[in-house]
Amino acid sequence: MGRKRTKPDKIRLTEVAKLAGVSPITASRFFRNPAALSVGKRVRVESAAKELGYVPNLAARALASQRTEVVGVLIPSLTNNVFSDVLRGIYDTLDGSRYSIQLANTRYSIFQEEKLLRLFLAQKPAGLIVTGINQTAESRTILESVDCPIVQIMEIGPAPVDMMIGFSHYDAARAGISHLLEQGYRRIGFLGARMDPRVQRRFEGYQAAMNDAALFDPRRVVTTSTPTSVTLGGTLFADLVAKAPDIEAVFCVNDDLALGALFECQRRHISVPEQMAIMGFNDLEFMASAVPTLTSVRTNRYEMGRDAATMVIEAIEGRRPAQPVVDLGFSVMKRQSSAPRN
Amino acid sequence: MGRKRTKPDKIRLTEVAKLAGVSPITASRFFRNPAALSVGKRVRVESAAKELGYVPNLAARALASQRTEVVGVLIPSLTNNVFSDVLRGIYDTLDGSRYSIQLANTRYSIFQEEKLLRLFLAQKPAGLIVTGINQTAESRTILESVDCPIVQIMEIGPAPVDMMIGFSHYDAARAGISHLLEQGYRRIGFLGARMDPRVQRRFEGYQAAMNDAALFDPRRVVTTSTPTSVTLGGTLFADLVAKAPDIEAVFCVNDDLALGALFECQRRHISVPEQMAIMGFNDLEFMASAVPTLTSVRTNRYEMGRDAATMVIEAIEGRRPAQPVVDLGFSVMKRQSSAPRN
DNA sequence: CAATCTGTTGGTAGCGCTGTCAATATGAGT
DNA sequence: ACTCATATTGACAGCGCTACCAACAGATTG
Repeated sequence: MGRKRTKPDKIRLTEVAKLAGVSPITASRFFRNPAALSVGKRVRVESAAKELGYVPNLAARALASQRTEVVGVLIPSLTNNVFSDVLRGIYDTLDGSRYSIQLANTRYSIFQEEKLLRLFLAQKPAGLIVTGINQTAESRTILESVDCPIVQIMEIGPAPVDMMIGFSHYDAARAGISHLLEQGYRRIGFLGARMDPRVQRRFEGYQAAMNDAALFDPRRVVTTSTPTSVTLGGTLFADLVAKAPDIEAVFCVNDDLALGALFECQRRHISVPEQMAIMGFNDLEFMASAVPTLTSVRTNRYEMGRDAATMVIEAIEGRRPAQPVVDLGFSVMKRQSSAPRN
Repeated sequence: MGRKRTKPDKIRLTEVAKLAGVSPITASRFFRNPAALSVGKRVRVESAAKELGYVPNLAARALASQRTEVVGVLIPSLTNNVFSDVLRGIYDTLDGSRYSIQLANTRYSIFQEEKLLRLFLAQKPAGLIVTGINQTAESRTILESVDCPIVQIMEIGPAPVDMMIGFSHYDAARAGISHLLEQGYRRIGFLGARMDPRVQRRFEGYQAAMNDAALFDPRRVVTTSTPTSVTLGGTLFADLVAKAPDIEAVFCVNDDLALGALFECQRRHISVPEQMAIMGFNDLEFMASAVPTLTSVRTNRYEMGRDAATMVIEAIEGRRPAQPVVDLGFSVMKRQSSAPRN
């Protein structure tokens, strides 16, 4: 025969129901939808649960109801400040709700992403937040077959799987370059690290803006697949200056690189912005604090996380957003490091 | 009567077993402990599972086996770089294992921590990683009653709940101050933000070292409960200089503050280290890259996460570590910003 | 007064998997 | 040939909860 019966000291819903003098199913309803109970029973179940210290068994709940209250979140990096801001937005929103978060880290690999997506499937998530729009064909198929709301974050593009919230990295980079051009800079270099799809699109924005002004020159582009860091910013800047000594300004695909470039300028006694303008991307907190203050393209990362989480919750609960694709935009934060060229 | 029968197109273990020509329980064993099967059945089940695209139902597994393969992780902040390094260590280790991670964010609140701990209970985690040694009495009781391995990270102290990995913030700060004293600095200020328990202990280390040298002066201490930032470093430094204009060196409880202090010095044309020595804490990547390079107390954050994860896994699988409390130490990274005082 | 409706409650069965133990097959030892 | 140990497999029941439907009370309606 089967296993031994449950130890009698374990607190199950049955125990709560017994103490409250109701049927188990009524006790169950207290947790799912208290409004459906009469006031008397509601109070009785509540106090019984408290008295016994009842803790619901989530596995049983998930098995019986065929769904969970877990929102899966897939991001490419835990180290990058950009994602920690997004995550904070997600956690701040979801922590106040009934949903919990399952976070996984793709390490910028779409294959890792595919693997993790499969893993999520086994959990029957209530919703999914995934980074970016470059999934493998296989991942895309999985996402389309999953029966839950999905929000793609960080960028927007054609053909959302479901919902989407982000901004155009192409336009943002382009706007940054336009600013530098307006300030009078012409020989503008490009510093790129990691070169993930979004950075790639920032490069395209840079290239387009420079081409439009008939100023694009590939010798002024320095990129690497290495993960970004402040130190790397210094190294790349040194490479750039070596390749193109006549450079007047540098657009960095993120703020760490920009800070590294600033330090390298200080090391070489190149004055910023007199001899070299610097522009970053994301507008991390320190940019406004550096000396000189550093120009950057601000992205709304916290808001992205917050709104993505709100969108999933709403969609889970049946309230589809009027607008499934949300453009959060960006803004060029003009600071000392891109002062008008004399 | 009960609900409708399962749709026949759903792939359950039963379907796999049927296709493989074995009993469901044998198919189950294939996933739990393939070595227990004969080679023939093993191959048959494996190919059947692949053919049908079987995805196990984790909720059912958890309910039947009364355990999960989830490791709960409680950290106080997602934004702080310090924790992202620790997290990376944890994810790198656990991603390669059968265990998955449930991450929750206490926002530096021990009451939030208590709440989240209760939430974790409902999941019957296989292991737990919690930050620090300052839990509420209630949390402590919960932790002690939970039937799974627990690792406390970030610091070490007396009376571990189970296992512990970290270092002494007191000793680390003390060692930092000793270095400044050795370099000839006497009027050493203290900049502190957030003032969580670990920062508090760094302050105590500072105070003790200064007292030992008969140099402690409360006017040289500036702290705030505000969360840390680079900008805040500048503000606090300005406060410090206002309170104690004769200051020669400043110990910052983290690297963001140190960077902010450096920027503030640049703004005021105070040369570092000639007129002002600066020291940070944690040794984030940018410290070695700043101009001048910034002295800091290096902490082994990635290793802490990695080893904590390893310890939980080992303990879950019955191999208790020989040493339940691990001191990862620290090292003072001596750089330009604390050059010997002339 | 019967018919209908709404609000509240309970009975039953089953979600998909695995722990326990029994059954059977296989090989070794006497 | 027989016993005993070991490897492999299966039957059974049940993990704790909830979906589905039925039932019933009381209110409302014609």
